Amino acid sequence: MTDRITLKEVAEAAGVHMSTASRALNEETRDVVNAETVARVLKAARKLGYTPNPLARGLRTNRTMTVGMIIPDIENPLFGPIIAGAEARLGKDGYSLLIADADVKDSASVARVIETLIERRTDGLIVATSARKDPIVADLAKRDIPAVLVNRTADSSPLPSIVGDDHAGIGLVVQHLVDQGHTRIGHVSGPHTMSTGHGRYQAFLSWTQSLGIEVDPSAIEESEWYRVEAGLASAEALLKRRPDITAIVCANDLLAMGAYRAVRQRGLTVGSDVAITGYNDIPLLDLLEPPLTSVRVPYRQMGTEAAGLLMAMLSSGSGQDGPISMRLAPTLSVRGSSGPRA
Amino acid sequence: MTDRITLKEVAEAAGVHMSTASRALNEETRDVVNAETVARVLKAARKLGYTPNPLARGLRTNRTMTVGMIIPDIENPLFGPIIAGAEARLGKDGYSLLIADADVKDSASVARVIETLIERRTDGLIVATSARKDPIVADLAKRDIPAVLVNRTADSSPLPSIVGDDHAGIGLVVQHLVDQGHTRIGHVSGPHTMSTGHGRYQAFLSWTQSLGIEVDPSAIEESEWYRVEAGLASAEALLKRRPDITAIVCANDLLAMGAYRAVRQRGLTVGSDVAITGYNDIPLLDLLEPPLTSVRVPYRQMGTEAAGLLMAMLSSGSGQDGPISMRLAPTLSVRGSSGPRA
DNA sequence: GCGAATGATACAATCGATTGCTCCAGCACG
DNA sequence: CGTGCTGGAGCAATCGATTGTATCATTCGC
Repeated sequence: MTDRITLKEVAEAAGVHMSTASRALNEETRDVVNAETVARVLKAARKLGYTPNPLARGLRTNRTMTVGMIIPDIENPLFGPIIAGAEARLGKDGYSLLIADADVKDSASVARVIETLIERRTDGLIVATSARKDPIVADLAKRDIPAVLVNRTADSSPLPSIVGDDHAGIGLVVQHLVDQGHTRIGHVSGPHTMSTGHGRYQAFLSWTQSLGIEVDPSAIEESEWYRVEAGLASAEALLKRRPDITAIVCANDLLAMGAYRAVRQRGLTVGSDVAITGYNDIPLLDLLEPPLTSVRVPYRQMGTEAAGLLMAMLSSGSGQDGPISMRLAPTLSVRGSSGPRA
Repeated sequence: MTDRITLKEVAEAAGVHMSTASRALNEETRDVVNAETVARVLKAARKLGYTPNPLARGLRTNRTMTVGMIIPDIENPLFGPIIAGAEARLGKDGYSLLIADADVKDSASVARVIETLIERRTDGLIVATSARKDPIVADLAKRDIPAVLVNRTADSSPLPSIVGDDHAGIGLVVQHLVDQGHTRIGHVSGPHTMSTGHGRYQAFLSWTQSLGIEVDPSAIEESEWYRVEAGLASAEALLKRRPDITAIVCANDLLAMGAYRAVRQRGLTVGSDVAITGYNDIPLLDLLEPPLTSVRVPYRQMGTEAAGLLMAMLSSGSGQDGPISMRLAPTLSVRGSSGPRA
């Protein structure tokens, strides 16, 4: 490993004491040093290629310029954009991202991973685990650890959070279907134990009601899990019970995939006989036949905002006026799967 | 932030000197200390909830227990499993992963990101950028920085690397198609400026030849980029020139998607009239109609192996006998898109 | 029974940067 | 001309752990 230049060497090269060099190099304290001396130090530092040792600095200042991010299941492509957004934002302030993925299903694993991050003295945390309520959040808040939640509900959370606005997203979908002339609309919801499943279900009820669409319980089917097979089963049950339905709002793209199959199994055509919509707008599903209409959530922006919020917390001494929560507005990607009512 | 227990406090609680406590806590040096004292120290440490300050330790030992990973375009779902695999392996040895994504197209950005990681004193690097040859690799080697390449060619690289065995992968595909009775097989290759594009093209030539399949240049079309549109254009051109072809080997799943469209545009059916195969086996494409036959690359394992190799380098003082390179064997996911010859 | 070997622990330097404090020169003011 | 500021720079403690060396009490060998 290349031998690094230390502050002392820079100081010697500039003919000053370490402490003076340190102050000259540091934006904040630069003004207590003579301008000419500052110039000399800066020049020496540049010439020698000096880069401060973050460990030494961190040891003294108790800041690592590192932020930890806890991801449940990093293989889920959803998190790519969130990470990218956060990383870009953090880089601006000179922070780096320590990634740790935890097993969502195992709450102890999540706790362990968080502990590791804290032991490493990360300055703050971005938590993307998705369980609807777990004690970890409360624990972080109690320990006064700067943390931001991302992509999970804020209800009664003591921590600030950044989430997509599911209510608005479902609104876009329902509105669009109504515009297409649909009046008998069904819903394949996600599991109600998850914040997204529950929230989108509520939003569906709320929007259909306010738009004057009649929805009774027979038009709604709850899936056990966000998987294609579950979507297939739910959509099948739904269509069997309510063959008059002309449009299905799915809580998630995978469920929508299942719905495609269910519609086809009944010998109907997706898009013309039955309109289907998804949620998340994951890549490649626009390649399907017909391409899937879906709600696009600004995941990258979620990452950016979460990081930005954390930066703000860190620079203002963590104590916000109270937990801030942001809901980011989604957009609708209209494609062939949501044609007009036949 | 919670106030942390220091070594000194542990030492006091155990009634020994700091240095003794340090030795007792450290596996390596534990045998110098009286067994009974070790027990006392350990008990005190546990009771107080002592965790060593990694910064102080790193400052002294010059190791951060952190590995940096450079990813081009983290939004590419390909990298999720690689990251997950690496992280899991590193965690075993107490290392953490610092993620940085760089703009592939901007070589200066890559260099800058790497520099940041080095400045942070990461103990080693895992480099996943994919340009076929760039000076950065040589630079890392020259600077004696422990680094492993992942998912990119090793040809003449001075650094160890872990890649998928594209030659074997294409072999699986060609063999399978031949088994299905196909004899007139075309290839939509990736750009030859990229290692994967070039390598798979070469592999295709090699395997068809050794299996006695006649392939002349008219059966091959190079795509400009790994995108659906490019695949569509290439496959179109290919089918127009060689309408007798009954199977198309695509260098990548996205190109295969384009080929689906091209086949359909000619009024033919994918799977029965023309077999199509992809590469990478990205999730969800098994949902297509017909589901895509594709080569599954063990990305997670690539991450694991890369991390393992790096760990080995770090513990053995970096100097390997020479750069090791591993090629991981892919498998074939046979699905409906590659039916028997009509 | 005395010097040497040994085992166990304490002392203190060290890693590299930050920062409170001290020191000093130069200048203004009375 | 002495006192008091003040800007600028040096001194040294400090962060928390690691580690080379010194110290001390035993025990062993002869």
